[in-house]
Amino acid sequence: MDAKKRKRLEAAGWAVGDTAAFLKLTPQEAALVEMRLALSRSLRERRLAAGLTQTALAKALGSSQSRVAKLEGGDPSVSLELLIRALLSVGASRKDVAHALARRVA
Amino acid sequence: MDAKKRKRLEAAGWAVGDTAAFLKLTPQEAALVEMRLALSRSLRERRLAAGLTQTALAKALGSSQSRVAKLEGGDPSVSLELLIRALLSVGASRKDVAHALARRVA
DNA sequence: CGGGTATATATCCTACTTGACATATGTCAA
DNA sequence: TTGACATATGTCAAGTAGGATATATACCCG
Repeated sequence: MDAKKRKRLEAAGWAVGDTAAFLKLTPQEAALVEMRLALSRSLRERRLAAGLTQTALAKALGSSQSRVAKLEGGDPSVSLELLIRALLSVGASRKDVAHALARRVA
Repeated sequence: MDAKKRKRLEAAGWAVGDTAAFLKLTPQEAALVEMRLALSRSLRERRLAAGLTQTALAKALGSSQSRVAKLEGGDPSVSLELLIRALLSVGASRKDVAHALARRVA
């Protein structure tokens, strides 16, 4: 039941700044947030590099433009699952995803 | 709406053998399955190495023993999200997760 | 044999994620 | 300005992953 609290915290307002210290996040919560952020950024970069619009990516992913915007915007309502699927959709390999995941973000 | 089909396929029976060729999976679908598998294995290893029972891990994760069993068993109903949270719960760092994610599995 | 512990599997109900849609903002060009 | 295109944001119904719980199987030891 601690995941609930986490969701709550995240929902509040993380998009800004250095996530860890600002809110009182456990290292694990922080890691999760950082991963999301790192994947979001990689997604946007890869999409742009591929010359795709959000709409085009959405279609390839079987999703909608609005959700792609949320993916890239780091919206708390998106899961790592979808983020990763999106990366695969823009041509990332498993290794690429792993690399993106570990990427420095702060 | 292609994700649906994927779910369907996965639900059928992948746990066995070399995933990719057996069912007709797209490279992306295969990558996803491999990632899940790789993370599952790392999770089990780390848990055992830490001398934890599924129940203990479940408590630390804020989940239940049954779900941990599914996480480790590669049940199609578990998300990468939870898998990653579980890894963090057994002390994995972001880098560790990335490494586990890319890990060879076949 | 019986009890204890660890894990696997099944079912239920809730809460979350998701796709779809509507709309807002912004940019560029005719 | 107007229209076309790209992206951001909000809402919501529907499907699904999640936690809880119960039960099954397996192992070990007394």
